[in-house]
Amino acid sequence: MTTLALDSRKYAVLEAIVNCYNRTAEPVSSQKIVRDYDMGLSAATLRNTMADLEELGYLTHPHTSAGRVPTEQGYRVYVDSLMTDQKLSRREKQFIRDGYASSRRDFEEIMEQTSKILSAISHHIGVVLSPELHESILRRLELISIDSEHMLAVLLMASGAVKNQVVSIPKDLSDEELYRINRILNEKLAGLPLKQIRQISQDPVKLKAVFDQHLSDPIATVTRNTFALEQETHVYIDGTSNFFSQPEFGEVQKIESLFRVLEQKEQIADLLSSQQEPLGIQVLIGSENGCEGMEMCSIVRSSYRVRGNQLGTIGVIGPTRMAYPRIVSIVKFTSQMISDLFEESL
Amino acid sequence: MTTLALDSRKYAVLEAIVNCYNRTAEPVSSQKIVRDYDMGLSAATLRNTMADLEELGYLTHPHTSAGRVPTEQGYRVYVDSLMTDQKLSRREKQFIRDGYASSRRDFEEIMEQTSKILSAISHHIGVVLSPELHESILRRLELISIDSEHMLAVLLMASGAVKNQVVSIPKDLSDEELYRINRILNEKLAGLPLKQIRQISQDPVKLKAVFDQHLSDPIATVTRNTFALEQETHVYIDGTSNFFSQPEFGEVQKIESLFRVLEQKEQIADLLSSQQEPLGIQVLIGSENGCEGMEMCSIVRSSYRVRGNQLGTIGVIGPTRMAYPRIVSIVKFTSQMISDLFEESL
DNA sequence: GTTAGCACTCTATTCTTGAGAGTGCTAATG
DNA sequence: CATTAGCACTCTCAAGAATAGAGTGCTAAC
Repeated sequence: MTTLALDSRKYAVLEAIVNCYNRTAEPVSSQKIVRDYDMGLSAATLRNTMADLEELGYLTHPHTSAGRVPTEQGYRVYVDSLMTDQKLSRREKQFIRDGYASSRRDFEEIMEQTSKILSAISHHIGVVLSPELHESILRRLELISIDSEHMLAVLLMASGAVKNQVVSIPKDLSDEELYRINRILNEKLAGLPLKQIRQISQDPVKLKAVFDQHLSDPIATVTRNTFALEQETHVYIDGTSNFFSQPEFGEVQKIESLFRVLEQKEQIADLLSSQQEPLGIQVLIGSENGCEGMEMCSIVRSSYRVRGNQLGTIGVIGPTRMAYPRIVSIVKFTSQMISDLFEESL
Repeated sequence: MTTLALDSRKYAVLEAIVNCYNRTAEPVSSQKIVRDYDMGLSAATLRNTMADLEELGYLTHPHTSAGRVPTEQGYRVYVDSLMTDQKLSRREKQFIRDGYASSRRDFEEIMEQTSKILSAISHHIGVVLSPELHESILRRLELISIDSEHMLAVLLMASGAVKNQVVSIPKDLSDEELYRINRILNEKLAGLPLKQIRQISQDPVKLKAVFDQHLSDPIATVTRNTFALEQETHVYIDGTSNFFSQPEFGEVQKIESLFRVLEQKEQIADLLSSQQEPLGIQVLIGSENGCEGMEMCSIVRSSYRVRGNQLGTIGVIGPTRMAYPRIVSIVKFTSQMISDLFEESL
């Protein structure tokens, strides 16, 4: 990597420019750096260094007589090796905790609240992806008959997540029979991860192995129908209108393309979960997210762990020019917070 | 009302202007009307009539040398007495039906799908308010123990709506006891509207009357806690980004104020339900909606009926300059459609 | 009552101009 | 030899001026 070619001055200048640009949203001139950062160098020298950095691809020029702006590559270096951890203040931590205090500890509310907290404290968009169900462990299953052909299956997960599902049932199934099936299913399947249950439900051999002498046609049918649910992660988004106060989104068409994407929940879900690393925080800068219409946005995301191996994702979407150290701390702290919440609530 | 003062020519001119303005989004000149509508009048005469209409408050002038634009009052007259029913085409009706075809008939999906359909066909914002729970009839109740202090209450409504709720329970309640309580509650409360159940649950006298010799401390507590749920209507919104293609929202600040409102789900819920007439369609023009930030928007809404007396609301939010006849037909047809769906699904 | 004609008003566009910001380069400096 | 002062050059941005065009309001004629 050419990164090695950077001497410490270049690093310092790049950092100063990123800092300054993030504050002002305006191209940074050599003068500005001389004034604001006491680097002991003249403007001319800085100009030379800046020209070097530009040639290396870390800065650009909107036009000849304008200051410099970091490129995505420049941000990459900044995020990877330049920026320093910025601890959240006590007030900020308290703000996050308070956000959860009022919630009823109910699964959906935690998700919703998290997206609100993230957006409120970051002043960007807060996004939360509910954990993927197929890793979830089934705690209990309740079958409620609706009419002669349908029942409601309520799946209570170990995480506290609840999934309701209308399911077709064999026509001549009495309520007592349904109740009996319900009991057997709980006995045999509770405690298993959904993924495994799904495999069982679709494989006659495994089905036989699990249910043994209890196995009957209705049981097989009910099991199959109940656990045939498609993978669906819920997406909670909040703070979209924060983008309006960003100067770089002053023109309608820029914000339009962004909002068109935000309305596609599935796309946002993909965005947050694609190439997700198992744990820890990750920063996608600008077009790295690979999503058309979001080239001007960066994403700071982190997975969170709900008891068991289930993973969900939270993230903040903001302009490429965002205060990375702060946002990273926020996302880090909040994801830890959720994991803790789930830990203690069970 | 001064409405009576309008002779048929004034009506015709007002209608022409509304029509024309809705198509072009540009102030309408006397020339334009002469060219596009064969009224057998000269531009000069039209100018006179337009001046009259302006004095009456139905038109305005952006500036001296511009054409006329309808005022809210002008739209009011148009909507109330001028516009003619516009039947949906067969294709449009089919489009709406197809939108529901894929859905699993599950309550939440119908709601969600409706907002999508409304926005897709109207090219504006589609909004759906789930029916108010307190009018809903409880079909069945299921209590699932979570831990020693909490249970999950699943309320299945006659409409197919399902409400999950984490509820505190008395500490030393055995699973068997909970099951027994569950059975008794279903026996005594199923079939009653939630509103009534809530009254019962909070009044010792009524409680005694309903449960008779079954009444015990745990039953009273569980009943109270389960039905103490706040009134919460879900809001489903889709198509917000359609506003970007409206020429009158070309400036960022106008669209910003709108989006800030749209993010407040409670406010949208109020907006759609305030002064709602029991049945039938209603049009709120411009600032009539009384919502700050939405002065440039009109709302076409209609309640829909889910078996029983529960009422929900659907609506379309668009710019004041919207194709009222078409949108009214869409909302009318769709609300009928939902009512039918619920009727047959049970 | 209707209409033709015309003066008047206001907007929107284009072009010009000048100021200001910032660079890149060159030559001088320690 | 790295650093810096100085200066010419480039480009943007804001303000002003000029022009074209659209549309009205009024008056006088039909």
